[in-house]
Amino acid sequence: MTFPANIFASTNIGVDKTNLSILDDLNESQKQAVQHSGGPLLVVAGAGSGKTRVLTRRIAHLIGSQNVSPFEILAITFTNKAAAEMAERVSKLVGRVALRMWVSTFHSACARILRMDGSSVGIKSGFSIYDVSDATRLVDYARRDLGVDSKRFSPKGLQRSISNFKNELITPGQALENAQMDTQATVAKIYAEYEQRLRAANAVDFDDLLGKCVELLREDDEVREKYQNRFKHVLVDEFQDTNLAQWEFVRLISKKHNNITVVGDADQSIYRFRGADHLNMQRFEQEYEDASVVVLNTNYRSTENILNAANAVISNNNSRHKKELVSDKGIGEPIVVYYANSDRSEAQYVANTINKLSTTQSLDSIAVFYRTNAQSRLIEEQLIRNGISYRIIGGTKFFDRREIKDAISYLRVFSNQSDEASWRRIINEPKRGLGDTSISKIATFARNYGISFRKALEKPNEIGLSKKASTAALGLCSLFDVAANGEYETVAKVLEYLLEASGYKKMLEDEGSFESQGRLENLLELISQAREFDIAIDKKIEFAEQGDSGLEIPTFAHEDSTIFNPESVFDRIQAFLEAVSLLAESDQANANDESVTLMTLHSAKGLEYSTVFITGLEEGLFPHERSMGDISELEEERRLCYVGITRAMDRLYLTCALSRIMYATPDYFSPSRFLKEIPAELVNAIEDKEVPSEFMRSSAPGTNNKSSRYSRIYDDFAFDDIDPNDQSEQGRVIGQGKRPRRRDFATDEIIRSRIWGSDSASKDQISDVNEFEAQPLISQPPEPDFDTSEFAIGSRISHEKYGLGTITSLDTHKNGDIAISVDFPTDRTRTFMASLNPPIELV
DNA sequence: ACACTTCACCTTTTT
DNA sequence: GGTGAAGTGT
Repeated sequence: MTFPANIFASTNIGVDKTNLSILDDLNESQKQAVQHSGGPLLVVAGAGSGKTRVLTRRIAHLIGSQNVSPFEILAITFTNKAAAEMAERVSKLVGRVALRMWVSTFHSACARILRMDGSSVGIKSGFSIYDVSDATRLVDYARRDLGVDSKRFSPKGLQRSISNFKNELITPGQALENAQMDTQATVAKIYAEYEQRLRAANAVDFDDLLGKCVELLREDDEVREKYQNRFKHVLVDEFQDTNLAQWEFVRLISKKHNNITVVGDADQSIYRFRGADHLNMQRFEQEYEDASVVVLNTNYRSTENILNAANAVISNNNSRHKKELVSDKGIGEPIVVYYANSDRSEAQYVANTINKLSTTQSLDSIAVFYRTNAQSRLIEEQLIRNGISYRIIGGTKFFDRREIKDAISYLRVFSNQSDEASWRRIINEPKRGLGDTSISKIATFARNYGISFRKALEKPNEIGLSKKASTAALGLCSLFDVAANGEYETVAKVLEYLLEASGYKKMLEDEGSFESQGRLENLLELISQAREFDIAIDKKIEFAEQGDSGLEIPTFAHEDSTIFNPESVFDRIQAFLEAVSLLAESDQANANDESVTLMTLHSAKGLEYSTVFITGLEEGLFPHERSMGDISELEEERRLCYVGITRAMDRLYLTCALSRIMYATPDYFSPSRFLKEIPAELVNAIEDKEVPSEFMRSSAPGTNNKSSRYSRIYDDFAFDDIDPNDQSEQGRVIGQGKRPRRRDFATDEIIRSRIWGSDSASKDQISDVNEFEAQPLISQPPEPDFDTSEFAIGSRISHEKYGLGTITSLDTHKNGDIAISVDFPTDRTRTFMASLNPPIELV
């Protein structure tokens, strides 16, 4: 079991002000950006072009040369880790005062503002912050109580829709007004109900942090004035990943002084699913006509080979301003592309290669990336087998574990008595005889009388609970009363008491299973993290009295300590909960021992490693199946690939596997189009030596009856000529799934030849860099036989999944592919590529 | 109310 | 392959 590196072990940052001059080691463009005197500034910063350096130096420059107070600067970064790093780097230039500045993520900054000033938009200071799973649960309660069918409106789908509304700053009322169909109206009603419940629970979700903050800045003149006056300079990193709410927040808060610097790279925009819109880069120029623009296009990170590969891949995106990075390093080694037979042999190759590399370079300088978290498991296994230590970023998150969520809920209930969702989580955990019936009664009572869940819990007799339930309810109340009696002064002490006195710990101990043992260990880990947090706060107090602080405590800067009383255990717990909620995946990236880093491509943004492995480069996985039908989503996948490649400084390995186990069922893939987009002369291609492994054939039949794109690719390639009625041994259909699983009886050789090309080139030929193109291992996906000749703008069509729609545009791309955009009244406008044979028919 | 089962769905990606 | 919802039996 891997625990996250301790997130609260406050890095005792070396804050010696070095003799570094602010303008040392900068090129002309960088200097220009750093010295920009004021007004709007857009820095278009390619990968590895010294973006962070520019931002850091600019802040230092403002403080050192422009007489700007550190407290008049608001700097927004993408993760808490990036924020801490930036504060540290600034502190090296201007001293410790930098550590008390507002350098934070959007979400942290907004949470802070809402804590202090949220009351006028209905947010009370003690609010709980719900993560996506909390929010989804609450949305589902709202759906259920409105009597809406969960089959047609899935909790996740609803949560996503609501989240999208919030990202676009659309209120429930507006959503209802805009609704054109019943389904949309239903979603809007659930949205309204969900909002009401959030407010009743004094809780906000992630999107609210921004949305409510924008509402506050828009509507409360006094508050707006306060922040606009205060922040004379606003700087935003990763601007290409801002959504409308974030953009609006930035615009509002910087409006008075208009000294706004944004830094970004449209080619690295990878958060569209979260509402990010890289066009915000262009909009910035339109909105601020007097904006200065600085372009940083010298890459100081990667070798020419790596950079050329990245440039080649990204140039396939059509909706893009052409720009090319120039490398400052030599040519470097060729990129290695490894074609594995299976996901297992892919993982073996990665582990073996790391083993070899580790004799000449530190494991810290090596990273392995993948598209989805689920891919990490096999790689982990092989690394363990090879005795290579690793750390994993994200994945099954520590704070997502059930026991941790329960413990957090105990704390939430302690600090926010109205938090119904958290009450529900812990009220019968451990079992107290307060089952579903009792819970419903309590919740209904609370709602009817407009009182908090806790207040209702105190009145079991009025509610009419059974005797056993009544006793349990009163017992629970007194548990929290005792916890709050002043005897327990720190987060750790309260937490320990609650877990002990509630019987939660005992419940796990009594269970005595291997699993419950693990859960107990996790709880101990949480308590120790709480302890670290307490220590950090206490140290902070000490330093603060000396007028200085070397420690970074999440959220509560000394400057604004009026809202945070370290003597109050309530405030401490609230701070702890907030730090935990807003923790980013990539915030855990530090570990002490030397090890390889594993993470998703998304988490990799902003980082760099000497050696990078990108695994799972297969059609359907990367680009992901879910993005393959929509051109703009496909382009986002390509940007993700670009981000991955440009993380590598010296060596880049790309791997793809012929077969891969998905949902415990083997499936077959063809190599990713991204591999083909890399010029052959940059590549050294290697093919798996091993005989295809047995397990691919012998694996137990599952019930994967999903008609996936992979299956289709697979079917098209391998089995057009296999008769499903063939009763011979070769053709016998095995497996009892609803759909015969034809893949089970085919030999790997058939599959291999059909998917990868019929006369698979010999290993030697493939390894020859120059012959790679001449001997393509990879056969193209099905030739586009999709006929668009009768399509015209305005044609009415019918789509298998989205129903009737109207063609709004037809674009022929430079590769000959045709993009068909269709407006669906029941859905958004979608774009389909003819080469992908979309299920569209003229009507 | 709870313990035990079977079943569907799942995986993009994250503040 | 793992999880949470829903169903079944005490």
